[in-house]
Amino acid sequence: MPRIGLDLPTLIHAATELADAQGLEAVTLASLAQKLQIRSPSLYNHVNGLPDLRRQLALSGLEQMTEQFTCALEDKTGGDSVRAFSYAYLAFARAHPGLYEAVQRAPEPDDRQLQEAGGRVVQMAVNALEGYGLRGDTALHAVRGIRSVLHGFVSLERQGGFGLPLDLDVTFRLLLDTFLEGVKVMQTKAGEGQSR
Amino acid sequence: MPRIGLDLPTLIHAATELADAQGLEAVTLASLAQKLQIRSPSLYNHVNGLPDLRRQLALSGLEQMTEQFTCALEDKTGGDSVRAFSYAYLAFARAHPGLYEAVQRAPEPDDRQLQEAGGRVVQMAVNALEGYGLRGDTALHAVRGIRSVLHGFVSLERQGGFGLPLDLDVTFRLLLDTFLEGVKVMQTKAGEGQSR
DNA sequence: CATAATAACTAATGTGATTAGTTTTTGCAA
DNA sequence: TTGCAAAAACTAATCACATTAGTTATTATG
Repeated sequence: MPRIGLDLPTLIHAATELADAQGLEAVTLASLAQKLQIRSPSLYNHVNGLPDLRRQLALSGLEQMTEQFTCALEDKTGGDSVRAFSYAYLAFARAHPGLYEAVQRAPEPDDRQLQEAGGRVVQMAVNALEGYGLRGDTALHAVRGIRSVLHGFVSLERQGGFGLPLDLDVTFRLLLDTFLEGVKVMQTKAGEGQSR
Repeated sequence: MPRIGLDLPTLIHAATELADAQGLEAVTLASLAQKLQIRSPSLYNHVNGLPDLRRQLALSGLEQMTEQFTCALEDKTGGDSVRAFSYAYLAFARAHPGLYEAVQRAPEPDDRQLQEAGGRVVQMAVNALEGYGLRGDTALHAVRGIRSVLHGFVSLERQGGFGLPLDLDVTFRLLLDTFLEGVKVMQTKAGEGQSR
């Protein structure tokens, strides 16, 4: 009965590879165990079942996002920040489709740790938008906006939702520019009656 | 051995209710059979296994979208069209979260019928954007843009991605206005060197 | 009224998650 | 060094779900 010396990071790493290569669906205790050359019940020594494995994947994904984005935002100011953030977001989703998927499917509103990890990423988006001089609720709406834009694009791209043979990088750049132009205009208009 | 008289539409209807109420994950042959008061193998008389059931759900979802959007676009012209389309999109996703999910997870690039049904919906978005006088590739990028915006918002809203107690309808309106303002500006700028 | 198609069924198999209980290694303290 | 406790792996067993094969009864149609 040889002992592998498996630990949680190794396990998550293997699961990440599976997810990124074959989609989150393909990450089962059975497939992961096979990849790690152990029997699936042995995984319970490291992880509390499949839901917990997915949760760990989501956490790991959020941490990696934070790290990547922090790196990408170094030395960026003003309008550069949003673009740097956005391209880093796109790059992450492309490099880690499975991990990105894991992050999306972890809504558990009562999971403190997960909420905080997600909050850190959102906060980076908030900061990145600061150069636009938005205030109060407008700023919050804008963050929701950029999140929608980024997630929407990334998500449609990943699932092959864009059929046409038209350069996706161009679409992304235009989309981002369009949204940011709109933000500028809207900001100018601000102060009128936009409640309810 | 009583015969229920089940048919495909009834079956899809029941599956839709399950999906909308408990999420697409909850639609299993077992749960559907239970809801319909039959044994799960009996479902194979109407549907070719779980993948086929999901496919039928996606098709049904796309048809309903087409119908709803057609209805919403009646009598709309110019700039009104995009907004009408967008609000109809939002309304559908809110009313049928499970069906919306089913539509998203049906990428099969070799499924002609599914591609066509999806194409019809995309075509409606193309038409809705026509009032903006976009030409050629720019128009295609714009359609990808509005799709990203709509899907991104709807998707984040559905999974509770927006934590704050800030009115989601307002966010949606602002997001849409912002993007469309951006489109106007970008359209004005068009004609310069934006290839690659 | 007879029969063919159909819609339901039961039985059985396979895969994956999970639990219980066992064995062996390993780390640490006497 | 020896011995023990915790941990990491295991086997065996159960449960849920999907799927297939083969059976039976109903319905529709000639």
